[in-house]
Amino acid sequence: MPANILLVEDEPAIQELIAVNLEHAGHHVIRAKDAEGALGVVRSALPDLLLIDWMLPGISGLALARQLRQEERTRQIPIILLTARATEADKVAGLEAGADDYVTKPFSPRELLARIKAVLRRRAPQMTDDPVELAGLRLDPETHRVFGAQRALDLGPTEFRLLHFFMTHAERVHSRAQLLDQVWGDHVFVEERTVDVHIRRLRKSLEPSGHDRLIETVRGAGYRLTASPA
Amino acid sequence: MPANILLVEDEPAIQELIAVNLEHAGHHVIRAKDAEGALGVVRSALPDLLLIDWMLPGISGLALARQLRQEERTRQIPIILLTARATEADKVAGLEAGADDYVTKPFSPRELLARIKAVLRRRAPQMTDDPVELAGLRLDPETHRVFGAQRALDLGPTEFRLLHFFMTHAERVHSRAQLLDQVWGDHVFVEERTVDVHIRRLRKSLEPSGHDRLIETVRGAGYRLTASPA
DNA sequence: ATGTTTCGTGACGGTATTGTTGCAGAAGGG
DNA sequence: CCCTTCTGCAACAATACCGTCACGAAACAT
Repeated sequence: MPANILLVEDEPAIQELIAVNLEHAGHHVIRAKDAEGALGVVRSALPDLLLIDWMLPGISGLALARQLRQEERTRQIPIILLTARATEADKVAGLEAGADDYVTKPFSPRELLARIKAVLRRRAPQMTDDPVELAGLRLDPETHRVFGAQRALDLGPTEFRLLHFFMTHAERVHSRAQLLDQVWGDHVFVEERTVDVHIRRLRKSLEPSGHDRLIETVRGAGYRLTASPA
Repeated sequence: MPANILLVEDEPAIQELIAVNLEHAGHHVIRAKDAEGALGVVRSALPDLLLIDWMLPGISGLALARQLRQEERTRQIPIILLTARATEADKVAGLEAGADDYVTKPFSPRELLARIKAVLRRRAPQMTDDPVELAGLRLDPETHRVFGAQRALDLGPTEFRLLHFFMTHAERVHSRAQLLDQVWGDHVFVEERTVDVHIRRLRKSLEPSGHDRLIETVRGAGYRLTASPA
């Protein structure tokens, strides 16, 4: 996947070296030797990726990245910082400025190309803030969190719904019939004992997380989730 | 926390005994001697909790509970049943009728007050829609809607996540690589063409809902969801 | 028009998830 | 203490879902 790459590097030798490597890999390289030049290029043609040296005469690469991140047109463009020293503080500063990745000098061409490829793959467009509606169903960014929770706890769909129901109806005893209605659905034909098995599976899935003994069984009645097990 | 309690008990001596105890604890007690009387009281003023004797002349306490559960206004009100003998069958019947707890006669005033306090406390989370926390994960009633949406549209997990991503990133073209990162996960190893198949499946699942042509393909680039198909 | 790339789509095997069943153990009732 | 009922649990079969591939259609470049 060839891409238009804007390379911002003040040292001619290094600039040439990098540019040749990138072009050899099929990319198209636009060159700039300082922040002002880079901004000029960006104004006329938006590149697919920005490769910015940290140390630049005048405006630093870091400041350039920060500035590009504040403009609407350039906000989406991935940025890779080239830096000689990559201390933890530098990494944090780079990320805070909006960079997507950093490459520490000296670096092999292979590594640089790998980073470029990764960044181009990874970057996701900014999420729309407004909730979207479809078929009378409103979906907002919070939804991601839900599925995140499910995967984080490594629960099957039914187990997760079961747990969620217990958490939103804690401290109460629910009969198997009630659980089937609420978790499975009102109109499903399932054996009541099936609930037992899923309770078992949920308990087992919850053990490694240290949340043991959360769900207690009430003989003859059903199950209950207690926040503070006696 | 003082509460308005409706006591339904036909035997005057027991009724008085209980009422005095409750009032001594700070509660306000309304009395009824049968189901008809109780329903009359409920119509005029909704109590915070119902204390119903199982054995009542005419309509039984169990039938009364069941009836109260079917009416929208009284559905949320906690019910405690007073019963002489609590066999397994009785417990099940009580739960199915919608009772929140049982107190078996004879009982100590302390026990009754404890149960009342517990029931009032348990009911709170459900009514206030409070989010619950577990393992650092916050789950709120929103979650139900999400899974509801998934089941309403009859989508598989991946299809739903794919659709959700498109909806929250509408009007933008997403490459297959980006979709893999965002919908599947950053570190999964799957063929890019797999996206095609899931797009296909999602489209097919969306057809019956009349939401056709939602996802358009951009040749050489990827896919895009357009709110207003041309 | 022709060749090349890209996409749609059906089919297939692999894996995960689900619902059911049977049996052993636990809990209560008498 | 014995007997009945209920629950824990493992194994099983059915199903749903997923990723991959192959082939044809469509779009594009020359």
